[in-house]
Amino acid sequence: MLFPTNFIMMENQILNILHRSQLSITDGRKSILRLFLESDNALAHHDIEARTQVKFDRVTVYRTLQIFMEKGIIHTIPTADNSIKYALCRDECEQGHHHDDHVHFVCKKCGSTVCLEDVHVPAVRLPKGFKPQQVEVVVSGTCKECS
Amino acid sequence: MLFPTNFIMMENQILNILHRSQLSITDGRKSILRLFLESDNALAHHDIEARTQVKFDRVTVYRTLQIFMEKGIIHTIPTADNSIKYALCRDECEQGHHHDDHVHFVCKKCGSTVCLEDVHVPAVRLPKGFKPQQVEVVVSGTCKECS
DNA sequence: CAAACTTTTGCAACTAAGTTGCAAAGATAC
DNA sequence: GTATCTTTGCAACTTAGTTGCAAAAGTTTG
Repeated sequence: MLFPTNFIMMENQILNILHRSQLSITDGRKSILRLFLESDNALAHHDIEARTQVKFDRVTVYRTLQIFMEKGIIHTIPTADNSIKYALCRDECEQGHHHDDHVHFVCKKCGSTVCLEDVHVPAVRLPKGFKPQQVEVVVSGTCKECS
Repeated sequence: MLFPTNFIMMENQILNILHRSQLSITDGRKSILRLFLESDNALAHHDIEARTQVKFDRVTVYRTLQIFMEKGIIHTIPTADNSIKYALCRDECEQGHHHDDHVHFVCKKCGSTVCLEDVHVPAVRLPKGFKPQQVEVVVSGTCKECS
């Protein structure tokens, strides 16, 4: 359980993030954002639906994730099994396009997905004619806890 | 249109692949495999359903893709928009686990996805405790034709 | 090449995922 | 506190993916 001071700090952080993204403050947005701030792992849509204290409609969760994406609050992590996960952007991402140049790790045992913020994506040399805009690196294996 | 000799060569190749994978020869498998051999790009499930001359049931396409995966005939390419694409394995992949250590490219203009067989995935240094088994690199941008 | 056997296919029915329009409820501004 | 604008939940829908089963293929054997 969080100490009162930590709790208040997180609530302030939530309001800050929503405010600077010019989003109105609603229970749904606060709850979902809190979930991301409390979790080390990336979250799938159904994680979010399942873990919020108050139940929100699926549509609300979809729309909230969508607008968080647009505002650069979260980013997606593609995984090999076709399940998209979402994670907080640590650095400020500009509206629309992100600078998540870090590597993602998916644990094959426990299924957790994390951002390795300190591991930057390596440079990739492409054949002539291909113009890269974004490089996604997803490493899968066993994580710290599972090995 | 293909010349007769090329056509015969491809039909032989199809039979070879199916035979060495110990799969029985059926119209569905031949058609889907032909589609992969004829195409430079990776194919999504609905591409396959749409492009086969004879229409096959969705279930048949799912099951064919699944068994081709198991036999190491094709591999999946994860993309950021949650749409899995499938592409032929060039080198022989052993049953179950693949050696597709090449980079994939997704064009944001035309949507085509290709294997860059000659671009190998770079080594990634992970923090202590993480044990990598597989590294997926997906580069998106504009492809040869679109730039 | 035909009977016996095995595998694959298509259908039906189902669950899960994702989208859209709209009226009601909630948030913000004045 | 009221007016205005935004967000939410509901209903209804489309698309994606799965499972069981009988019919139709493919394969094997004599």
